[in-house]
Amino acid sequence: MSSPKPTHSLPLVMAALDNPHRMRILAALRSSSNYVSQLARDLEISRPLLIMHLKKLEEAGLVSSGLEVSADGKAMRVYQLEDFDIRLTPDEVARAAAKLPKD
Amino acid sequence: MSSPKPTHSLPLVMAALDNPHRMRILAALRSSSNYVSQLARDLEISRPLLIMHLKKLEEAGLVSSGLEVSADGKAMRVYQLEDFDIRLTPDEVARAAAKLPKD
DNA sequence: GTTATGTGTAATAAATATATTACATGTGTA
DNA sequence: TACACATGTAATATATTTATTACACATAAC
Repeated sequence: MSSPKPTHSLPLVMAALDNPHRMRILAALRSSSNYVSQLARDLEISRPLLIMHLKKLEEAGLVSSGLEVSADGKAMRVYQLEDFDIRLTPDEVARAAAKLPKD
Repeated sequence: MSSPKPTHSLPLVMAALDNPHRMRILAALRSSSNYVSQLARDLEISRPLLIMHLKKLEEAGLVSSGLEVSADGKAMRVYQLEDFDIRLTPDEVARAAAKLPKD
């Protein structure tokens, strides 16, 4: 049994979700974890581009990754979805806004 | 008694909230509605810039506006917060991703 | 050794988003 | 008339994000 982590940075999450590719990536990782090259083929985007997007998602804590070694000995970076449940309300936004750097 | 509208476009909301100014604008409008020039002074940003940000917030349905006439006869555009309560989960993101244009 | 697969990153180009400046209009008051 | 304060927008500059291309390295199979 897993539970969503409560410590997401709202600005990072907003930045992460503000992109159609990254929404599709999260959708794709729901069914199962996947490694970068395969995920790039599935989503039909280039691997460097996918890596850039995955980095943003990982920084926001929405996905995580680790190195695994395949049956035939190749190192593969596998990404998995981090469960999350974030509520967006005016109060939550205000709370996040208060934490922003002054200028 | 007011209730959050259920029909927010997730992409538009994400785009709207992905900016520190716009988070502060929402925070500021919580306590009370305000007209553009005053809000610009309160937040210490230029009026054209504020207008640009308000436009994005309005497109996302997070604020609304109307023209009011002040006591001394000046037309003022008053913005008010639209209440919202949006839940961000992998399933919700996937649901939004499925509605995105194919390419 | 060559081919196919995986990893990683750096340099660059293109597209968007952000921010400023300048100007236009209208109203009420000194 | 001139001033203060409100509206609106257009043109431009700057910054950031997105996307591509080109590398480098490693392992397994032919």
